[in-house]
Amino acid sequence: MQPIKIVPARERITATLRKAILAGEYQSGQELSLTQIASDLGVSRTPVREAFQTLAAEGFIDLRMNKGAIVKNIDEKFVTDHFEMRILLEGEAVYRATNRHYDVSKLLADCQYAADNPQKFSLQDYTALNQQIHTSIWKAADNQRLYELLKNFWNGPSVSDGNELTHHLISVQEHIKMLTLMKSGNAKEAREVMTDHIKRSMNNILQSFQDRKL
Amino acid sequence: MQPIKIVPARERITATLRKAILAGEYQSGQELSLTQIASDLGVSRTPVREAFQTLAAEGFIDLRMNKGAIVKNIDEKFVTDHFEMRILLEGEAVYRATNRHYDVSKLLADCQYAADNPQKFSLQDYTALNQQIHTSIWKAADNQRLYELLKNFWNGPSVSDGNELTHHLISVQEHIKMLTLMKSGNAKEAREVMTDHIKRSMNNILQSFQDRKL
DNA sequence: AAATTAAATATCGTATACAATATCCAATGT
DNA sequence: ACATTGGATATTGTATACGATATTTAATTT
Repeated sequence: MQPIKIVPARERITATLRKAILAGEYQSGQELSLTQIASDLGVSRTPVREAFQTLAAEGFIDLRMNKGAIVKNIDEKFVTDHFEMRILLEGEAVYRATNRHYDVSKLLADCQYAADNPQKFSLQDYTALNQQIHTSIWKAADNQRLYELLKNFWNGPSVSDGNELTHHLISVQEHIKMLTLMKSGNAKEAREVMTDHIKRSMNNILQSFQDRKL
Repeated sequence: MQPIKIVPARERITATLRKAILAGEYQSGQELSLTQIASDLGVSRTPVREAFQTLAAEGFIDLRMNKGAIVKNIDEKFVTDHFEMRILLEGEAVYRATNRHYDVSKLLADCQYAADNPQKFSLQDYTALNQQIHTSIWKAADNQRLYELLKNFWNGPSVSDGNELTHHLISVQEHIKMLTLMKSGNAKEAREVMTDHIKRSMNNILQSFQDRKL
């Protein structure tokens, strides 16, 4: 029998709040009531305060002495800023991983399999594959600080426009292109493909922002 | 009479612990006892726990469920990783600020004054000037996410070899060189000077690591 | 009526209390 | 001697308590 993983309340709360903020469930600049959230989630204020510290360090809320927390404005500018940084950081990771001759054959084979057998892949499968490709590259870049930054930036705005499957199908093609360039040691071009890949993600999200307004 | 700024305990504790970690006062991988630290600092465990959340998000400690926190290994690799990222991020900030035609004349004048009147500048003055130059550029880059990252990265390893004044004198020259390039709109070269500037900082710190071992 | 003050209320920051988990150590059995 | 187990001890995670700050509301003064 395998042990069940107990997740600390603070982590659940952090994830819940982060998700809500990124989903735009709070008005920009809205005050986050510690008491309110604690009672809403059925916990005491202590773990919520801890979650606030994390979210503040991640840049999603601001803490003001004796005046509670306020949510940052998750608007188009935020999304753009966020993804421009992801482009810089993920690009750097690809560049470094390539120059360190990271062996991408396993990832490439997985992508090829996904491309050739789309009927066997669920949304979750694609998401898992996508995440594995990115995290593998982060690690291969061999810079602890870069890895941490990318891990944090992974928690960012994401698409929810109903076309996730289509996006994933395109993603697989982009990943194949990028991994092939990595395999041949072409660091600069691999980075460019990564840049375009993330830019496309960003545009999808910006598009859903536009749509929401109409 | 002007109001005294009250600093929350959690922030004092965060700063204290971060400083201690970066100064190498904890063995690598050493456990941070919540109870111990709380009693050492004369506070309860609550604000210490909050500090832990922040430090974990900043990447200086790891938190393990029910097993406390352990300090990350602040060795040469960490320093190198850290500064390579600062180079990437600060370089990007300079590049962006330049292309946005940020007006550097005020900063340049201050640097010139410092260069011409070194006798009027204390260590604190230099530190303040240094920080102002960097933060100004961060803001001028006009990317909120980048700004937050740089703010965090400012809390990193620092020199303490007794030659701080000499370092600052060199820094002023480097800043003048960089700001001049920014003024003339030469983003790429300005970035290179920033890169060299931070690399020199890094090497000083790495040097003091070497010295400590001998 | 407008401005100011004072009391009541709510919320925050920190300390303490309590329950759950992990660690240590001695006693037991092989 | 070595491994195992059961309980004592310590430390963590979460809840609650308490004092301080901020906010709101009502009363008072001009």
